[in-house]
Amino acid sequence: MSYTLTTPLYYVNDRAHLGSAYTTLACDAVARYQRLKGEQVLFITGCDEHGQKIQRTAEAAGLSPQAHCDAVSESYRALWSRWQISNDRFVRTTDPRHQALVEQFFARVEANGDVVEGRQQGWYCVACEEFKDDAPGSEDPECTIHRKPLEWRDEVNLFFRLSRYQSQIEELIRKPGFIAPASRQKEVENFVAQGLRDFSISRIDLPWGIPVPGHDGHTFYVWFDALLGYLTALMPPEQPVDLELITQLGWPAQLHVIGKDILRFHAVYWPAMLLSAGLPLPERVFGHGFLTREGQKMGKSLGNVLDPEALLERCGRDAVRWYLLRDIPFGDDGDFQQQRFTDLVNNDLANTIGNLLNRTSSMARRWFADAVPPAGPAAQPDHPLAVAALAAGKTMNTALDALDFRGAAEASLQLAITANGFLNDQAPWKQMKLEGQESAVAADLYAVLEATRWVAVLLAPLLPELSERMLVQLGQQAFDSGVGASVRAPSPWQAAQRWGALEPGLALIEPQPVMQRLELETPL
RNA sequence: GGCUCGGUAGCUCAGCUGGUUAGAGCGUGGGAUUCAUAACCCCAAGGUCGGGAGUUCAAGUCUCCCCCGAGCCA
Repeated sequence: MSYTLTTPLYYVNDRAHLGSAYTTLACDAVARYQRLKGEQVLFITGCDEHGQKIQRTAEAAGLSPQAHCDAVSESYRALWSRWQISNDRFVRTTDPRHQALVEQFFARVEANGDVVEGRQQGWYCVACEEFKDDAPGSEDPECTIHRKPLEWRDEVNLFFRLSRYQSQIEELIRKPGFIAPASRQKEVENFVAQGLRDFSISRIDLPWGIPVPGHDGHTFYVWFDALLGYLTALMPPEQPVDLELITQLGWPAQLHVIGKDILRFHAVYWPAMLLSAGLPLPERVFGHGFLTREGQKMGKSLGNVLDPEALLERCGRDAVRWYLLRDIPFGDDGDFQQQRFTDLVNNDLANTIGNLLNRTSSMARRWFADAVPPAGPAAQPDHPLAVAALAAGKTMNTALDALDFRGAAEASLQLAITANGFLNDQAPWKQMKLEGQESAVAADLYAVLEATRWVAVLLAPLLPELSERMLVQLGQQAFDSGVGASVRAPSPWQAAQRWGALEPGLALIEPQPVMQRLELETPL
């Protein structure tokens, strides 16, 4: 049993923006969560590099399309590496292996009678790579999204017979959970209910793309070949491409995470293509929302784009991951607000969680010989913090199963808040001034240390680095949630979710703040 | 134009099948404390629940109309 998930294959028209980073970060959290549970994971990302738009962008930059794609896709790869994204594969649609796969796939679709010639006539937006049905009748229609002139096209294309799959697609998208969040389901249903029309899968006279076998002059439409990148990615790099093996290599995917703008491609066109090729369908397509900044759309014209590279440099991975995953309900649109960003990072991570570890470890070391104090009654499962920890663990797991990162983050944070409150109620610093209270204080500190260990454990899928720093200070082994993490059950992470696992007497190193407060002098 | 979602404290939002004084987080103000990263803990602030009408013993929570915003489709 394996868990395959994908980000979109990012279009190399431009460098990565924060939206791409957001999607990828979210997928990374899912991938790590699954690995922590002991699952075999295939986390796929990559780049989509064909299409007329790329050709033109390259020309405008004075580069060959290939040189342009090489440069941009490499910048994506490097960026994900700096973000410590744990993708198992990075696929490029200009990879010759991809062409081989597309040809095999197309052969199946064609053999199934789903490819027909047709005349495509209409206004075309190169930026969208789409024909526009709703082009106004004026002389110079513009794309409503890109506000660029549409181009009139009249050509003979190959069409995919999407219309044959009407009832199967209707049935598919009705299935609860296939389209997520559920709020987007109706939108797709309405679209499908209007009747599916065949769509063109080739363009003519387009040098930049994959030639359609047996149809001279035709190049695959960029969307047709892009989606197939998910399959190419599953082919082990050292093996020849063979579509026959795909179901043994991690297909179907459990999850496609995409932006809400391309939901239709993934929830309608893509499944139909797979049906035509006789392949199983992905389990879930999750369309997340978009990010704005201080209430405004990010764009070059406004000059307010938030560069993921710069964000990483100035704030670090933990801070950005926490903010995006903890504050934006996954699926909804989100607004990046610098004040709130720093407030949350400082309050949650530095003050609440980081300081909890710091103060507790400090007391334990001072009064109990630089070590974890004897647990005494605190090891009992009915201790208030034990109850809280178990509840937080349960909530966290449930939330992550549902891709509710916010719920998961809140669960871990809540445990830290509870532990801080407990500490204040017990006030060990007062107790220690009284006679004969050592064992009571020991038990209290043990309970709080153990709760803190739980916080670190629960944070592992969301903030692997902070989790590790905390665990190190608690004398614990950190969890490997990266590529190649061992697959076994029960996993170390699951085993760590047991109250009392912290060993009394274990040496505690001198505490260092695990999370620095963000002090941004200038706007991001 | 059709359809679908929203409009609740300064900000971001919870409020399930209608029922005690409408909640949380952040921000703000005050208090307490000293173990700790000037951190933690406690308390408060009084928001006509977009507007209007209706159903009901009772509506933020149901119905209708209107206003505003977002999205999908045409």
